[in-house]
Amino acid sequence: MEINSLNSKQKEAVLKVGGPMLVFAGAGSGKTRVLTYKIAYLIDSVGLPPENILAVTFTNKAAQEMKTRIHSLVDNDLKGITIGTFHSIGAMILRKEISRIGWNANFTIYDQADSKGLIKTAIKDLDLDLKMYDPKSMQIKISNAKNSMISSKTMLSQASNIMEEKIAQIYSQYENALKESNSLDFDDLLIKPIEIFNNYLEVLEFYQNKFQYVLVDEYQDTNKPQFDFIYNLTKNRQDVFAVGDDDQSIYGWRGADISNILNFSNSYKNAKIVKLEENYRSTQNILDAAWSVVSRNITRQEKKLWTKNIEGEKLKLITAFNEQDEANQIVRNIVKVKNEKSIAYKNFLILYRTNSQSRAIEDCLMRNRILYNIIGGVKFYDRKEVKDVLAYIRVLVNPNDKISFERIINFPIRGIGKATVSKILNNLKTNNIIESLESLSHIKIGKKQSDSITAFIRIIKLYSKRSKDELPSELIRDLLIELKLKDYYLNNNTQESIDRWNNIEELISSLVEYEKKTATPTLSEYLEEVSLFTDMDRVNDDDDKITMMTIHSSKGLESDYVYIIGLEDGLFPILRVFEDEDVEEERRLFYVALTRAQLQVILSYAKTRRKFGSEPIPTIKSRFIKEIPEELIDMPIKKIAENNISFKESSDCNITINQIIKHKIFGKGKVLNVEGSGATAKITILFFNNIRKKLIYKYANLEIVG
DNA sequence: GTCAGTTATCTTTTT
DNA sequence: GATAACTGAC
Repeated sequence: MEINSLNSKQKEAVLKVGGPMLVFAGAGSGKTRVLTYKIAYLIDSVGLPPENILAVTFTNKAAQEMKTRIHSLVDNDLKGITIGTFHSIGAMILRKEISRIGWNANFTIYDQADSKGLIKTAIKDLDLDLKMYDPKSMQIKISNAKNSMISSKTMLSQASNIMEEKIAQIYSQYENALKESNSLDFDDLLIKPIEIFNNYLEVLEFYQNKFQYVLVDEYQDTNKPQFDFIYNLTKNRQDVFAVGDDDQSIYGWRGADISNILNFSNSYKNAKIVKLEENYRSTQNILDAAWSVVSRNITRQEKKLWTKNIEGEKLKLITAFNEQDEANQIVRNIVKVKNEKSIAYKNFLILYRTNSQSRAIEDCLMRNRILYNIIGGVKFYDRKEVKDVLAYIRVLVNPNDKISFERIINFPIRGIGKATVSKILNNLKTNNIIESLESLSHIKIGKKQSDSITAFIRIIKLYSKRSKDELPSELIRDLLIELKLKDYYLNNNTQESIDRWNNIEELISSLVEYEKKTATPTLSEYLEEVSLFTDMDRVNDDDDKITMMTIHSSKGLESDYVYIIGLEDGLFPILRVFEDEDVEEERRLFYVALTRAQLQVILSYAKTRRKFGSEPIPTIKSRFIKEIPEELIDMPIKKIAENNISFKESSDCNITINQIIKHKIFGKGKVLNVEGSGATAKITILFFNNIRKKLIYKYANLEIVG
């Protein structure tokens, strides 16, 4: 480890041992380097045993990278060090401790879709209307409550109207259902460890002693439970080292609390604060653009990145007619730059606000036979056929898992419909579904159904027993043969069903991969890995492919040429209608996108865009483009003066922002912006049907209603 | 009661 | 353009 290769600020962060420390690490300022050197220093020079170190990251990939990099720095053995995501560390602790609060160690981790399904059943069980209490918004409400560490009990006692009361009941019902299924959702992985810490002092002390030095990456994105988790572990020793950048806080919608980083010294008195402001990644032009954007935010810690790098090329702005044209122009530009500079495709990164934007680009790249890699979107483990097979594994591991049971009881089709399923699930003797269904005599169902269920239960019992001493991949292979899944897919003989079968085979390969790297592989551990695996972990620099992903996924990455597409008001920034528009977070997101680039940023927007398959809808150029000084942007076509229509200065525009108006055709909507004044004022309206229009006052004939 | 084909509804962002 | 919800045929 060559300490002197660090700059003075980085060195300061690495060498100060003991006591709370917060490092504001701007984009490209060598954050990972500081973290890895710090850990290496703690082990090699301070002599702290690796098993007493906890390092927390947000993605498995970041954790993996950190491990590899520390490994190359350290002389000592790293064995025993704990590096992982908040969720995986939570799960690890819970596998050991959760029996204290009434779950079994073999609990299933439900993903968002599973949890939504469970919430839906909860709503139905309470005889509530699914339209009034729509599962998706209920899920958000419940998750927000959990992230604020509000229990269903507290929520119920604080309810001030019927609606809130019902939501609390749904929350409570959902919690019961999770417990019955011996399952946890993502939020629980953070909350339950804290619950155990609070109620079992000896457990807390054990982990306080184990994790004597705690290091946290991306501290700006921690939410309340994550803060509590870290705080609980470190409150005695105060040996906490947090690294983050408030300008890159982009998970507010997930409960991330930016005040955790901004008020660090309130929680940890005498905290030492270091700012890393030298950027090693980007050109001066890119940094200037990024600065002019992010400095408009009010709630931020004062700091400014600087670099010794060259000024570099100006940013580029591409204006397109529609999303296909946007894709075409971007792909053409990539090919041009690639040829001019003789560089590889892997030096290009395309970023967008929403996953659905990838489609147009994907089509264009495919037509041009250019290799690409999409991160995110429909994830591999979210595919229906993959989830089906995983559901079998889940039921084998956890026979209480209701959601998974419902998924497979009639897959492949064995003549057991909805009606029968709800009959048997409502008559369970215990929470162990498989055991309960060994005898069906007390349930009134047809002979055909009853025989079919018995055969199904026999299979599950047999494989569950075999799983105790057989290699997981071989067991699952046998199971698939038993279920005749291959025939099920391949007899269909459509490309789609062949693809589906291939995905299942890929799943088996991933199971084999897992077995290869594990001493004592179990289905249960494999499931946990799969549940907490993200698409980000698939990023691979070895292939020469163009990479595309959402800006959220791109945090921590860098690329020579970065394309930020779909810069249209309403898409980026995305604007919520009835809540306060959190443009600051959107702006930080734009900042994250800009600072991924090493050599050049290319921005683009389309003048019209389709929503799903609809008619093209006219768009408005993103306000963010105007936040970058014109002299930093190289515009290929000079702006063409718009034709001025002659008009009479008749009526005066009396419309103001935030008013609710009514339009003959579009109906009611909220005024987002008013440009100019008098009869020609341009009024931007977001109609309640989510259509956004910019109308000229004198033609629009608007009625003010609120 | 089951199932295939048809129709409504939806898109931020992710562990 | 994809998935869940709904409907009519067995």
